[in-house]
Amino acid sequence: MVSTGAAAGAPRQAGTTGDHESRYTVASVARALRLVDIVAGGPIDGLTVSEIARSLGTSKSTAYALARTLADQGYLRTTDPGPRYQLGLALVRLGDVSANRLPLGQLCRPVLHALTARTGLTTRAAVNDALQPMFVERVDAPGAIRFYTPLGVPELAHVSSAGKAILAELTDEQVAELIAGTGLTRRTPKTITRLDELLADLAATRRRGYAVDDEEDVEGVFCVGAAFYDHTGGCAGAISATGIKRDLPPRAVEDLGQAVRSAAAQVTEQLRGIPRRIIGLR
Amino acid sequence: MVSTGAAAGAPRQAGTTGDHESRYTVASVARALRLVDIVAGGPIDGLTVSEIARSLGTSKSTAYALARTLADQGYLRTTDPGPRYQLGLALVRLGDVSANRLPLGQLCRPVLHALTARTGLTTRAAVNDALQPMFVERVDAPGAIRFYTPLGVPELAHVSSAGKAILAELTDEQVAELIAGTGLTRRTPKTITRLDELLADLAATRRRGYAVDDEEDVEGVFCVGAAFYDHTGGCAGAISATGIKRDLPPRAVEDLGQAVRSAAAQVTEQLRGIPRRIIGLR
DNA sequence: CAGGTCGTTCGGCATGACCGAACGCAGATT
DNA sequence: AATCTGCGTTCGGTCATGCCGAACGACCTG
Repeated sequence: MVSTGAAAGAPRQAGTTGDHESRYTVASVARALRLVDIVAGGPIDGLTVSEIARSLGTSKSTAYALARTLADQGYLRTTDPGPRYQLGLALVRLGDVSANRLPLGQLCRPVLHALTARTGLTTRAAVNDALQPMFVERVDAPGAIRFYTPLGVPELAHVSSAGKAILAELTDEQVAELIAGTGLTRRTPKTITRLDELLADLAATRRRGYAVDDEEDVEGVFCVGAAFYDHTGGCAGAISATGIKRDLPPRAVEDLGQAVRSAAAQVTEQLRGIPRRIIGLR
Repeated sequence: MVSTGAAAGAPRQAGTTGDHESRYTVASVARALRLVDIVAGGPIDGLTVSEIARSLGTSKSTAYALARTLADQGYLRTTDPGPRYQLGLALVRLGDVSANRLPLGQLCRPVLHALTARTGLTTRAAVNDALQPMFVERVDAPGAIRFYTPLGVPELAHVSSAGKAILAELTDEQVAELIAGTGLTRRTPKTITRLDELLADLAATRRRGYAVDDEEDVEGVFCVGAAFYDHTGGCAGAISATGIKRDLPPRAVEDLGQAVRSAAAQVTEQLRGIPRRIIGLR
């Protein structure tokens, strides 16, 4: 019996989440982690308790207690004047440890460094996570201008060079089946949104040995990627190099492709003998 | 190695933590975050539920529920065959976001890249966190061999070049007072453990304009650091370059010191006008 | 085939996580 | 000046819920 007579049948019902994730999990912990995500998605200078409470759908007091707990452990930090909650340094530490424990990250880093030194571009390594590229390592270009390329977030497969390099390992039928489930969302005017075009592009990728993203994800940004393989012969991930299209002479694309391809080949070579289960994600 | 089943029969009393941190925090969330720390400190291939329960001091069922909740949100991941819990990719993502939101990190990265390119050494930037250097950004040396230098963990001030560069900003009296509270713990035979020696070293640091750590933290490792300053004139942090001592010709120390010093000066220059509160840590 | 461990599931109880209300305080607005 | 709205924080009370212990099947070891 909901004794709160004045609540007027609030649809909220905080306690009884009723989500599909139900038993053998701890609701308050899940709420706290969602709070971290909300702060991570919020503005750079942090969120106030009231804003957090609104986003989280809880009372202010609950949001306050959760934020305090997270701040005590360093997951959040509070700003000096008005108490706004930002991401804390514990996350820097844990993310660094976590990235360094991925065998793929350790292994790719020297290769990426060399590729960046050779091409002057930002380079990244992605693992093949259920046919989606998930970037786990990055080496920034030396120049001053750089676009932010976050780690740990899955990319769309059909707009990134790493994703297309991975998709090129599948048969046309497998690609069609996959796309039937996910669709081909448009990101720029040049994004490939028709299946036959995608298949043609993947065929070209197989011929060349590297994939190209020509302003298909972000306008003005050019990207070249190549897959690497583990000891089973399966595609474990991909390496890509990204740059501003204007800075890239068209003639250099083939050279760049070969450079990325040989970098991926180096990773493949080192991957021989490492069992697959600690490479992949599950 | 921790397999000591007999946990000294501590009277557990799980619920009533009784810690000084008591009210207005959520105990189960604090437990969950401690669980993440335990996994982060554990072996690279993860921990089992039973091991977690022992380290956490809770029952297996509680540890199970907490671990499941964390795994559902990506903070942990489970391995294929035996369910062992490792750090998850959500931490890579959050750590990357967190590091990139530190204005100091963004600002230092190009400088560190240039310094690494010029010296061939691993370079790092630390913020001045209550007179302890806390490294928030790192650029690895291009070479294959590299020692792991974690981010987000506070360093001892008197053994690291960044720490000594920060301490050199204080008066002798302030240093003495600080050391009286923390002590001078020995890390190697060359660690400075007497106050008068430390003060002499700091005086030399002020003369030179850069600090030197000559195998005082780790044997065989050499380190040079210099402080940078924000618009208030206060010391906001330090930059350091680290390498294997054997690879470094003794004559080059002065050149290296000047390179690090000029890199720190670049950061200082860019820091003018940025308010202090978003630079410092609290 | 015992004996030990593992991960997972379940019942039940008391605790603690949550909410609503209230307070002091700023900064706008009247 | 006075009012008002929003903020962060504190507190009382209560019902959900997080926790534990026990139990079960599976796996490995002796």
